[in-house]
Amino acid sequence: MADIYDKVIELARRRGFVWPTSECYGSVAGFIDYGPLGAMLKRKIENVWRDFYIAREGYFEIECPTIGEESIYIASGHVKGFADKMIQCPHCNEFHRADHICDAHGIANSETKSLEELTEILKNLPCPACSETFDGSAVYYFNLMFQTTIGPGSQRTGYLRPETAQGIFTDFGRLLRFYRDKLPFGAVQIGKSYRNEISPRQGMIRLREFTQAEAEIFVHPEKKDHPNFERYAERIVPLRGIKQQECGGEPLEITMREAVSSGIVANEYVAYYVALTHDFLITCGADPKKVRFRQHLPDERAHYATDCWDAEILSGRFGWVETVGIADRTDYDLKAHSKQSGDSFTVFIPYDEPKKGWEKRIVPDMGALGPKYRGKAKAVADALSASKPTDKGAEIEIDGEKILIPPELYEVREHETEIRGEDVMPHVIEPSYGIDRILYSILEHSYDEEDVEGEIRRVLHFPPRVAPVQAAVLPLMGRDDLDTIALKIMDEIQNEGLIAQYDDSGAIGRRYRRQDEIGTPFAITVDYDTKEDKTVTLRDRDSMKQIRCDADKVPGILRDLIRGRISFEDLE
RNA sequence: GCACCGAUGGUCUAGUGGUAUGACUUUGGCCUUCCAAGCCAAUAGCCCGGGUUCAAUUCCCGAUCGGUGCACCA
Repeated sequence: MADIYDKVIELARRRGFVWPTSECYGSVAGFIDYGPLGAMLKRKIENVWRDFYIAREGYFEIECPTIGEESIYIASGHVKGFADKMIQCPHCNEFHRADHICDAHGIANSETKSLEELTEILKNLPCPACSETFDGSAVYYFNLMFQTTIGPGSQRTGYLRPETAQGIFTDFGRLLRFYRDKLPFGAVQIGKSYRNEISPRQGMIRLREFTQAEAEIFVHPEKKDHPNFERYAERIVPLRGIKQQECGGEPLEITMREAVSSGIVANEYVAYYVALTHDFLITCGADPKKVRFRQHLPDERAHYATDCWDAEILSGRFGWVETVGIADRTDYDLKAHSKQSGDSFTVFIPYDEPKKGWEKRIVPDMGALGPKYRGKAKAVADALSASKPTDKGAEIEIDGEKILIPPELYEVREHETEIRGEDVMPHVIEPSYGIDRILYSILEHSYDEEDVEGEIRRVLHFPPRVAPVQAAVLPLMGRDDLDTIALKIMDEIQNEGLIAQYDDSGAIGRRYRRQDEIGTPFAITVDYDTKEDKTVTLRDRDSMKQIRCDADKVPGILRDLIRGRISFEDLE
């Protein structure tokens, strides 16, 4: 039974959007190749993302290695936490998660137990699949990270990154200086990440190598109001908060302002990126009726995150697919890297007014203390500095011996102190996008079939901004100079920086269909009138309507159409 | 990873123990003045490895990939 997925993937393979990798050697599950149109579509989606995050938010893009040294992932928790403790039943060969079996038998803290302990505990427990006991089968780690070694001699362990985020965290100090030591600031990264999924399925939805676009926004822990919140304050986004999920209710359709003031969304930053993501997904061609946001339930949310929302896109095959995660990760990541590396990962925040005060300082008279206490003099002086002297002198304790130091052996000086500010570890707001899933969703939502006089017309209704080919140039006939005129127009369109395809093969209707199928939004047709009055027809993919316009103006009109400055209806 | 099912030109498919049907697409030619028209021709295929056999695309076993369920994951 061919569902929408089969149809979309068949078209995607046939027309060069996406196909299985290295097919001549039999492909590998979880890896795909983007073909000529797919790579272009992906690039354009990424560029829309750049428009949102770099151009408009002002967060610069960085690019870090995909292979990271082990310490990074020890700090991030991936070496330990991104692994599952697995056990295989010796009788039925079924694989199970060791901690799940413990939980089922009421054994507490199974997650913190060692492999040996778990092996021992599970020895006499029944396999959930076949009810035989595990008989001492060893529990082992299955880590979802791809491991490698760096350099000859296998001296350093490296991992292919499971997310791009860690590169931004580890560059925190450099980025902080780049942004001139002020909060808030953000950095973004678009790139490949890797997870050695046990069982990749669902085509492009679960890949072992996939593309992420992530932003890490560093904010003051007590200032989570987004400076441009007004931009999205009145935007209405379908939200399935914790309450709606528990009651099985419909998503709330409320403004972001209401969502924050009612406490459904934790703060303006999270709400702002929920709305921005909604805007982004629809700009790229997701169907607004098939996009919603779901709040993580307390038990699925990472313990450090205060709030987390997933953008879900409805797929005809896969149901609601998570495509974006927006989390307030607090200072978890920076704290972890600070601990692992010894660097501070803090920002110095000056107070509005320096805090002034007076401080008493005890200055020992070393000239007198030295001869008197000899070898102990240093210890006495240190203890004295930390003591609170009275009129009679200062009582200190050295090696359990209490000594009273008379006032003439030290001096009490008072001086003014000034604290100009404090070191603050920022909180991190993280919008994280799965580009491959978004790309698939856009293919699926864009796909349409219509019956035109008994023929099925397949169309990809891409927004012009993301369409891989932006215009087709078609001479009605391949003779009488129509082709030379068309080639000249083609040249002018390419000079405008647009991606165009020239096609003179077959009947005109067939050529329109070819372009419809790859989502080309506009087609320019050169006919015999072009020779008379230098006009061409401009055809709109979605309405199949045509207008005539001056051939000279075509590149400019196309540019404006693609940038969204004008719509095709404006030209009619 | 386990179980079940599947795999035939670029795509969809028929069929078979003696190398394969049809359609669409693509390419060239004819025709053609705006939405997959027609005619002629061409290109192109039995997933891979092993076994049984004189002979395997077909039967058997296994791998790979895909689908479904479990498990896993987000």
